[in-house]
Amino acid sequence: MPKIVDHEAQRELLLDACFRLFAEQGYAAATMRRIAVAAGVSTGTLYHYFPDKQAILAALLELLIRRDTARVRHDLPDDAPVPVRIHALFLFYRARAGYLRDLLRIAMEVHRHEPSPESRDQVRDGLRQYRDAMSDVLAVDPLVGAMAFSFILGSLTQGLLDPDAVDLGAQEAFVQEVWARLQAAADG
Amino acid sequence: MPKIVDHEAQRELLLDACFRLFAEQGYAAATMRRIAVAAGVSTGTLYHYFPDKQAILAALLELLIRRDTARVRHDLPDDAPVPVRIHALFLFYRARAGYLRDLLRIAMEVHRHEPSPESRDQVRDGLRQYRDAMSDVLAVDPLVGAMAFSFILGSLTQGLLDPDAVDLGAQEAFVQEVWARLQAAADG
Amino acid sequence: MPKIVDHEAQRELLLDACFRLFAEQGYAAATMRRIAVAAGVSTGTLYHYFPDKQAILAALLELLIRRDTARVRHDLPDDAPVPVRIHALFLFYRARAGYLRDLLRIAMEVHRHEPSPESRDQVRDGLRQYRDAMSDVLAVDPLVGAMAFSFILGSLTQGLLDPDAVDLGAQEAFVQEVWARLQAAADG
Amino acid sequence: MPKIVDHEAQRELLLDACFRLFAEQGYAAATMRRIAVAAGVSTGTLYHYFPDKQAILAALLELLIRRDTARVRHDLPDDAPVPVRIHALFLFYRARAGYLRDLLRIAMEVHRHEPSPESRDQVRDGLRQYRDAMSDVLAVDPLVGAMAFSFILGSLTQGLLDPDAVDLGAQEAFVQEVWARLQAAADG
DNA sequence: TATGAATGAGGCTTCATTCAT
DNA sequence: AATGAATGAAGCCTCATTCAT
Repeated sequence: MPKIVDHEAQRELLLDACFRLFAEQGYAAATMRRIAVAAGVSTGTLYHYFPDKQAILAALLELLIRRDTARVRHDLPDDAPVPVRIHALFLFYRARAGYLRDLLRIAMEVHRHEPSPESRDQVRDGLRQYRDAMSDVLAVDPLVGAMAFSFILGSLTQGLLDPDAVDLGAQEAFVQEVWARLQAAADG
Repeated sequence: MPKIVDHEAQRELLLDACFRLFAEQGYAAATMRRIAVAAGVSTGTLYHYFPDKQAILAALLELLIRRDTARVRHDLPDDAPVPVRIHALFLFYRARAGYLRDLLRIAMEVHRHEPSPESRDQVRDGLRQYRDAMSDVLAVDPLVGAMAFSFILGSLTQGLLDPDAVDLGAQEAFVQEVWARLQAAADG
Repeated sequence: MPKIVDHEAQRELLLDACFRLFAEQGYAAATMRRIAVAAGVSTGTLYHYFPDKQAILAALLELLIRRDTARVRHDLPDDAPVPVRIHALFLFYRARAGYLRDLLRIAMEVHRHEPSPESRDQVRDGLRQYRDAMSDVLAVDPLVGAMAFSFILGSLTQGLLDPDAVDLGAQEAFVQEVWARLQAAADG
Repeated sequence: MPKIVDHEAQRELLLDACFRLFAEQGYAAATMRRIAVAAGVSTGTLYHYFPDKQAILAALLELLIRRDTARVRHDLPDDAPVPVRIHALFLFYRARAGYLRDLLRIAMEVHRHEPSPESRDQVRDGLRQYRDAMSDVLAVDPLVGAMAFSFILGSLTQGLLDPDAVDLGAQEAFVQEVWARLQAAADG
């Protein structure tokens, strides 16, 4: 007489607890016991839902990427004047900076600790999806998209290592001004 | 009279071996035993030179930062037309991209695994020294310096997670062209 | 449903094995591996029941003190002529001399090796409970109780370091005679 | 051209440093490195004077026992009325209580950690010398001497484990009174 | 399904001792 | 005689994983 549980829903609940834990303490520091405690289950139960620790990570990344890419394209306007799009991008970024930093941190850690090709491919593909979404939203060619993405990524990294270093408001103003000047020059 | 060993020089030799190991496998995966093997000594000897594993890391970061900041300012021209400086910066970056990625990777990992305030402060201070050196070399104000630094940092991060994503040649061409256009607009 | 184990009972079984080992080889010589072997479990299991080695010691002392103080008051008569009580005390002591020596030895070692205030307080409190029990049994004031206790303690110590030195039969005879003479003098 | 050093004198200097260290931290906690630092020499030098750590302990015990037994008989009167002798004994004890506790502590630790027959015999013989000296000073038969010695030993032990428990002044008063009463009864 | 007891390899660290200088 | 660098076995503890219930 198995207890009736929605297996998928339970997996997502466990993964949410994992994300909070990984974000706070890192994947390496999150022992199976700690995960179990954080999720309110026993260690044995974790192994009912995931074959091992690495699988938790893979499932978590998959879940996050699936959720995020849907949201990115939904939240960002895909046709509008460029300054509006730039503003939307910065808005999106500022609203999620904390989450995005956590995500980047986890991605970096995975790349380190789980050097299986599958894990690395998963991280790389997730990264590309973000990058492509950004290129689409900005409606720029891949080179500029990659550069803008580098800038965002570096901004997250810098904010991670030196929390006071990044002033997004000033940065947006600067970008907008460069754009305006380039437009003026092209038009003039 | 004691066995003749230059304590400082020996420390640096050990740290060099550590850097290679950390870069390859990560700090967490570098066990004291592996470090000892890589350095060609016994584990006990490591503890003759460093009180614990964390101290090795701290000493390594200090050594690298000391070496690097001296080199950055030495290698990059501090008075020259802007396009020349931009080119010099990209040259510097391209020549050391592998090393810089390793360094960033270690810095991120430290930030995760050694959440002692000292470790974090050390990473943050090292980051700032790089950023300041870059601002000086480009002779730009701190805001633009921070943005350029974010771009470099993100480029490294992206190259780390997705090795084929970054084409530094094309990126330099793009930056040079933006600069040229802005100059033309300002002059015109 | 979990594997059925009575956590408390299992702890006591482990502690009993520890006492035997500590008594034989000393606390310092009792490595976690040896303890595990003696108890018939793995080292990991020890850490399932106790957070660290010191905690094993603390739990052991607590268990012994709890058991003993109950037994002391139970085994010794609390109203009877003084010579009877003296005899009962010596009987109690002789029957348990080996155990008491082991206990004292462990207590001394703890005091040395675990100089945390908690450990020392625990030892001191255990000592006081024994002393108070003895004062009660002999029905003497605290000063005489402390002196009698010192005598017993020293007898144990001497027996520990020089096993042939102590003849409890002769000692009891001597004490009884002193008591008789003092009584006779007081009555006469 | 060996440096001119009085080998014996240097040994004693080293042993004095050892005693201080053993008394403070215990024999087990006194690593060869710590001993070397406390004595102001290198670890290598220790091995010039003693073949190994255990030999240090043996030499220390031997030195202390040699010094002490000379001193005990010298400081205590060997003919005088009994109350005077009792008083002298308590004086002696009170003046050296700290030292005697340290000594006892070390003796107990040796007995535990160095269960070689030689070490144990050495401790036992030292103990006997103290006991015999006490019997002589009190001019009592061996049984009473052993009991008095047990009392002193237990008093030291109790003072070690529970520093506030022992009031030597009150104890001496009590002993003197018991003696006086016994005398009165015998004389009357 | 769910629990948590049990495992044992492996991590960091300590330390008595040896030996080149 | 003296130094301190070097060794490596062994200590305590952690943790992913398995399995009886």
